[in-house]
Amino acid sequence: MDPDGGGSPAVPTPSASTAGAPDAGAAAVEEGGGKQVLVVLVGPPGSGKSTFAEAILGGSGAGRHWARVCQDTIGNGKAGTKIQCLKAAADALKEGKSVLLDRCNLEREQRADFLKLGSHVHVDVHAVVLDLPAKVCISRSVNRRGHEGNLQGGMAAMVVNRMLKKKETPLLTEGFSRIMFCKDDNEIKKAVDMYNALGPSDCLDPGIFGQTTKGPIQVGIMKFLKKPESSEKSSGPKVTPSESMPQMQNHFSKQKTLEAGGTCPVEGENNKKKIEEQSRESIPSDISSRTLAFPSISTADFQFDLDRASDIIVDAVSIVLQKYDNIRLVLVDLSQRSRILSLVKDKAAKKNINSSRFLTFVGDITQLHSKGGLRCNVIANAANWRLKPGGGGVNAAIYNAAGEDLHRATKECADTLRPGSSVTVPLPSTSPLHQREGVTHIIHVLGPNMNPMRPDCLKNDYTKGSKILHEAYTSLFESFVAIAHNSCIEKQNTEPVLEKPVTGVTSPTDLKMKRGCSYDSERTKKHKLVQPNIPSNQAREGDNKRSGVTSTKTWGSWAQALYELAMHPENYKNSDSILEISDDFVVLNDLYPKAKRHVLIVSRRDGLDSLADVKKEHLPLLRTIHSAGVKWAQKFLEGDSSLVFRLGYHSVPSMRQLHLHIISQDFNSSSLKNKKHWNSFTTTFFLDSVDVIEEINQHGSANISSDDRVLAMELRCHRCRSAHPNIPKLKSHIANCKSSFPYHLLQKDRLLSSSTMHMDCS
DNA sequence: GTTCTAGAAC
DNA sequence: GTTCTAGAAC
Repeated sequence: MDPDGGGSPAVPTPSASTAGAPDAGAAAVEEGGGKQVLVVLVGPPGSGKSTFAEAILGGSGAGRHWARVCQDTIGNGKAGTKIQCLKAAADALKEGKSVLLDRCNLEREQRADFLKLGSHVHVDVHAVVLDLPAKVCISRSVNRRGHEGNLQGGMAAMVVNRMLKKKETPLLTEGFSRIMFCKDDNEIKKAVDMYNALGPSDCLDPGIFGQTTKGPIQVGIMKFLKKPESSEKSSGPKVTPSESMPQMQNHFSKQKTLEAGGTCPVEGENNKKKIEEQSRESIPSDISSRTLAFPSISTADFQFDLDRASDIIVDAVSIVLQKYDNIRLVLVDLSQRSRILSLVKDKAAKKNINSSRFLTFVGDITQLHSKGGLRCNVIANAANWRLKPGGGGVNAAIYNAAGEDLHRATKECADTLRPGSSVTVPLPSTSPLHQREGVTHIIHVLGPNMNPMRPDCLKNDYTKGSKILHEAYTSLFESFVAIAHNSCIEKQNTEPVLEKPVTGVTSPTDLKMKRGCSYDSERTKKHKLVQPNIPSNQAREGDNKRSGVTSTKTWGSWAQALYELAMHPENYKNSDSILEISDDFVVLNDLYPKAKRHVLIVSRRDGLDSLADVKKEHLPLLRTIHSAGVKWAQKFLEGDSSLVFRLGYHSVPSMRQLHLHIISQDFNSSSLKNKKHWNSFTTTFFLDSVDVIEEINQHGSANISSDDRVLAMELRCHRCRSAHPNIPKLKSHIANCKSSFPYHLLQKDRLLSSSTMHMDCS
C-alpha cells in the first residue's frame, strides 16, 4: 500500500521504510530508533475519531502495537473522564504501545495533560485534526445509532454545535511534534493508511501538514434541527420580501449618544462610576457574563402602549430575578427623556426590585462598554420577523455595529422569528461588536405590533398583545439565563467535555426538530385511585364556604380528594398510597406521580386550602411539614442514591388543602403528559419550601407572583434550560441531560441529594 | 387533578 | 396516517 497514494503534500510518507519492519514489541520500537507515538485525535463527535482509531487497530499494520484510549467507553457504561484516559494512556505507553487517544481534545486545556504525559515518557505526540465541516459532524452524530457514548439524536447536534464554538486549533507550541489536518474522508483514509504503515522503527516528519486558512467556524445547528416555515404557514408578521421593518421611529444619532455618556436617568452621576460601584456592592466581579442589556420591545415603531409595556417589563423582570439570584438586567434607551425608562424605573422601585440587579440606562446599546462603562456580554435586539438587518432603530444599530458576522451567524441559527419568542445567536469573535464591546451573544426578540402601518397589527387587542409581550420578555430572559448559566458552568467545570450543558435556539415556536426521537407515548394507563374504605356518605360536600377558609377559590368535587383525606385519614389508612399519618399531616404517594418518586405531604389543618391562606402563625406547621419532607427524601435516597429531590408548593394548586410536593428531579413518569405538568414543577409556579418558609417568616405571607400564565410557557429543560418543541422531545432530552442544575437551585438546600444530605453514596 | 377527543402538526 | 396539544367535561 502506498500511504501517499494521492500525492497530497498534506499526507507525507513515513521517513523510514516500512517494508520488512521488525516484529512488534516494546523492545523493537526502541531498537529501530523510532519512538512510540501518542496520537491525539482532535475532532468533535461525528468527525470519525473512533472510526479512525478502529481502522488502525484493525488494520494490517506494520508491526507497531497500538492501543486505543477512548473516553466514551473507558467508564464501562458511565461517562468516562480525562483522568481515566490519562492513566490508560500512561499504562499503554509503559507497555511499549503507541496510543490513539480517542476523545474530542478540542480545547488546549483538554490536550495539555496528554502533552505533558508525552514529554515525561519521551514519546512523540502527534495531533491528527479531523477537520470536517461542522454540518457533516452534526449530521453524522445526530443520525447515528448505538453510539458508544450514547451521544446521538437532537442532543448530539447541540453538543457538537457547542463544542465547535470552543475549538482551539492545535499548535506546535503546545508540544506536538507533528500536526496533521484532515479535511475530508479521503484525507482521513490517507492518514489511516500512513499510521497503519508506520513500523516500530519508523517515525514521521515533524511539522504541520494539511492546514488551510479558515475563517471562524460557523456552525449551523438549526439547519439540522429546524425546518424553515413557508411564508403561507407562518403565523408571524408577514411582509413582502422588499419591505423593511424598522423597529423604532427614532433613528439613532450615534454622535449624540456618545456625548450623552450613558447617564442613568435617575441619578446624575457618571454611569461608569455607578455601574462599577454597583458591581462591587453586590454583584460578583465576572458579572459581565451575567448581565443582559435589552431595549424596550414593541414600544417604538410597534406603538405598544408605554404604560402597559412598563408593567409587563417590571413583572417579567421581577419573575426572572426571583428565580435566578446571580444575574443583572439593564433596560437601555437612547433618549435622556425616555418615558419608558422612567415608567419602568418608578414601577420597579415600587415593587422593591433590587436596583443593583435591575437598572435603567441611557445610552447606545451598541456602545455600552466603550462609551457607557457598562460591561455586558449579552445584548438583546428588537429584531424583525425575518431576522434581517436594516430598518431602523435598535435593529439597524446592532446589525451595523456587529457587521456581516451577525447576519451570517443569525442565518445559521434561524430564518424567522415569531412574536413572543427569541433566538440566541453567538456572536463570532471577529465581529467588531465582540471585539470592541465584548458582546458574545445577541438575543433577537420580537414583540407584538400595534402599528396599523406594520404587518400583523393586533388592532389594539391588548389582551393578546400583553400576552405576547410578556412571552417575548420571558423568552428573552430565559434565553439569557441559559447563556449565563452555561458561562458559569464552563468556568466551574472543564470536564468531561460531553457533560457540559448546551444551549440551542431558545424559541419553542421557531424550534422545529426533526422527528425521530424515541418516546414512549403509550396511552394512559388507568391509575388506581385511593378509595376510602368507609361509605362515601361521610364525605362532606359544600365545605368551600366554611368559616375559616380565607381563599375565595371554589373547588370542584374532583379537587376535594386531598381535603377529604386530610380531614379523615382513618378512612384511607388501608390504602397502599398512604405512607404516614400524624396529627399534623398525611404523607402519601401521588396518585399520578410526575417522577420516579413523588409524594405529597398534606397538611391536616382545616382552613388552609393553599399557600395563599398561610400566615405567620402557620410557620411551625410549615416547618413540621418541611422536616417530614426532608425525612422522606432521605429515606428515598437511602433506597436510590442517584435521585435528587426538590420540596415545594404549587403557587395555585388544583387540589384543595395545603400540600407539599416531594419530587425527584428525573421527571421520569408516564403520568407527566403535558406542558402544565412540566411547568408546574420547573418554573416559578413551583415555590421551594425553604423559600416559602423564609418569605412567611419575613413578610407574613408567601410571595405568590406566578399565575397560570407560566404554565403555558415554553418547555425548557430544568437543568440546562434548553427549549424543546413538545413533551416527547423534552422527555427524550431530560433522560440524557447531565448538565448541572441551575445555580439558584444549588443554593439554600433547594435540592436534596445524597451529597447534600451527607450520605454515603458508595 | 384526569380523561376524552377534535383538529393541528408533522 | 400518526403524533401531539389543548380545551371541555368531570
